[in-house]
Amino acid sequence: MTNDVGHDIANALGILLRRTARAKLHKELTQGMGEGVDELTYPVLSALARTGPRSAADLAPDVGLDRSGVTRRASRLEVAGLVRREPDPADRRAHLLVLTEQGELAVAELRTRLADRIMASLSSWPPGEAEAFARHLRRFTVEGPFA
Amino acid sequence: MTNDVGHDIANALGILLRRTARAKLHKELTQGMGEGVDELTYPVLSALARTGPRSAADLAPDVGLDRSGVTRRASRLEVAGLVRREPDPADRRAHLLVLTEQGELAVAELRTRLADRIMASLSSWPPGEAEAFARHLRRFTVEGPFA
DNA sequence: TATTGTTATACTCTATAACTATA
DNA sequence: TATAGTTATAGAGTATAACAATA
Repeated sequence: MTNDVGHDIANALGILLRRTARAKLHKELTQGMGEGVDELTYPVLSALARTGPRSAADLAPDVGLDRSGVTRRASRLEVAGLVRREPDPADRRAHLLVLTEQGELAVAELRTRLADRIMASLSSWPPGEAEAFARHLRRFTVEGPFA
Repeated sequence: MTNDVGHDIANALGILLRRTARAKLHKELTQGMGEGVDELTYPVLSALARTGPRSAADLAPDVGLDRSGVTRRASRLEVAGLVRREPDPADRRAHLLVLTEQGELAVAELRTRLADRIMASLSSWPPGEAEAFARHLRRFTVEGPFA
């Protein structure tokens, strides 16, 4: 394994981590999804769908914000009817953020949109390579230079 | 190729594109590199190293900013002695941003740091898989849901 | 005493809009 | 007329610091 591999991945990573890559993708995905859903609230919806009801403080590291930031975005989702706040039965200081039925539908649509876009770009890949890439990418996100 | 692959990659991508992933990596890479080098100026240095001397307007899309943003960051790099401005012989309106010797050294160090971190996380991968991943990742950045 | 959600404040960074010089 | 670099301005979004309520 030569050191070129490190540089190759570094270069590709540079494109992926470009400031605009994230913003652009999320903006396109959330286009026309209604007032509450945009590139800022998308990660909150996504995290809630992945892990189930959570408190703002609990959700914060997943979204990459502190709890005040989560509160702010969750409030916008609440106004739009995609999220509701429930008292946490286990801790009366906390409130759980819960996806409403409308919220679940929105997330399902967003996930489908993203998966479709990804699959479209992989359609011309040789058989088996997309699966291998998915496996490698998952491992890289877990073990890679981010932890 | 089932649709699960799309969802698998979508999930992994979600981690990679996390707001903090980029900031954290660039911050760590630029730590202790001197006053001019941080997570904001890093992409400018990197782009200049990759493509050679460019004007601010030319560089803007690569960095993901408009020309005023590039000017601002380039000025910080100029003060730090990593970049200099040269009149563009082909167009007297433009100035070329050029890496100084010190700038070249900084970029080399940054690239080495990043490649080393990546290679370290791949060291336990089975033979050949890292190379395959590098190839797939490059193709994905070119054909993927970003263009 | 520590932690919850929330709000107000200060700060950072960006795009937009100007300006001058040159194509 | 359009585009270059630059600067000033306004806007968006964040972390920090406070607050009251609960652990």
